[in-house]
Amino acid sequence: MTRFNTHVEDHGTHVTIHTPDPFSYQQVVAYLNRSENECLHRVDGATVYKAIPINTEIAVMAVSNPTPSRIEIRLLESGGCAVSDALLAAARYVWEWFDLDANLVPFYQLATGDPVLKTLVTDYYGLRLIGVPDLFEALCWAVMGQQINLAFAYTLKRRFVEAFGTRTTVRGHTYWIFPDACRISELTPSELTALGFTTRKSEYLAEIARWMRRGAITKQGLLALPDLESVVDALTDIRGVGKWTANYVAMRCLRHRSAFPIDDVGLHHAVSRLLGMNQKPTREELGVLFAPWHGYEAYATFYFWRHLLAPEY
DNA sequence: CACCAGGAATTGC
DNA sequence: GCAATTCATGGT
Repeated sequence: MTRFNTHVEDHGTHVTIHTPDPFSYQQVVAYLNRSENECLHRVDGATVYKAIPINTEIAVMAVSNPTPSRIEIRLLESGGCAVSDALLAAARYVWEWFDLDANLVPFYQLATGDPVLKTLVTDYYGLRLIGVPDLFEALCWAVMGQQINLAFAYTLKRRFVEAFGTRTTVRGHTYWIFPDACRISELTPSELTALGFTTRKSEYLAEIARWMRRGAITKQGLLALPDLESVVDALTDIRGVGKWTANYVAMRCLRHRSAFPIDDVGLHHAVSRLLGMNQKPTREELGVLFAPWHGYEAYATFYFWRHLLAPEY
């Protein structure tokens, strides 16, 4: 949060964030709007609505973009605490969610001399790596997405959230908070398989919930580890968390710039498509392609994912 | 109706 | 160690 204080202004009824270049709110919203089935935020035009937990209550924010270099955050509900506290919490959430602490200038400079990256940063100029700040959510979402199509993953997430999460309704819209690990750790196996999770995935989710409940895995603890390798080692101790999931979480929750889910099928499709290949790239080809981008694998991967949202031709 | 999906654990050699 | 197998259901 090095630059947070200098970029955020409290206006009493709302806060504004001056966004560091390069940044495009439009690109961020395009990514947030990628699934009709998303249940943890709502996009209406150019406004993004999201609920976040405040103490034991729920605050609901509306995020908009009054000027190109400014994000505005208002509250639809302050969760029973002081408005200024809830606004600050909302601003901190958006700051992390949209990865506004990152300096993208070096990545964009690297891209100017690289044909592939140049295409990506031109097409999606200002896109930030949208995060999943809650560790339990990031782990669960990764596990839910293992080996199934994304549309089904969103359906599973919605069922999971609506079965075990908490909700608040404001102005006719319902906003959900992702379930707490303690709640999930208490479930019987059948309560998860009933939602469409396979037996194994149900076990994985319950296992992750137990690790988190007993404090064996915490975001703070993982952030304190010296490097990505240590993070992957720690996370893969959990049954159900392999290298793909560990790198996914490192990338979207812990903000490791070198995190690289190299076995990601979506990434394979995106690379194949952007480079005009007839088949999916091999692991070796991916290694060669990404080698010059070392230190920026996470952003390169994220931009490739964004590329999948674009129409085929 | 096949084929596959933003994988991981287990098994077999 | 590494490759093959199993899991297991909805989307297209």
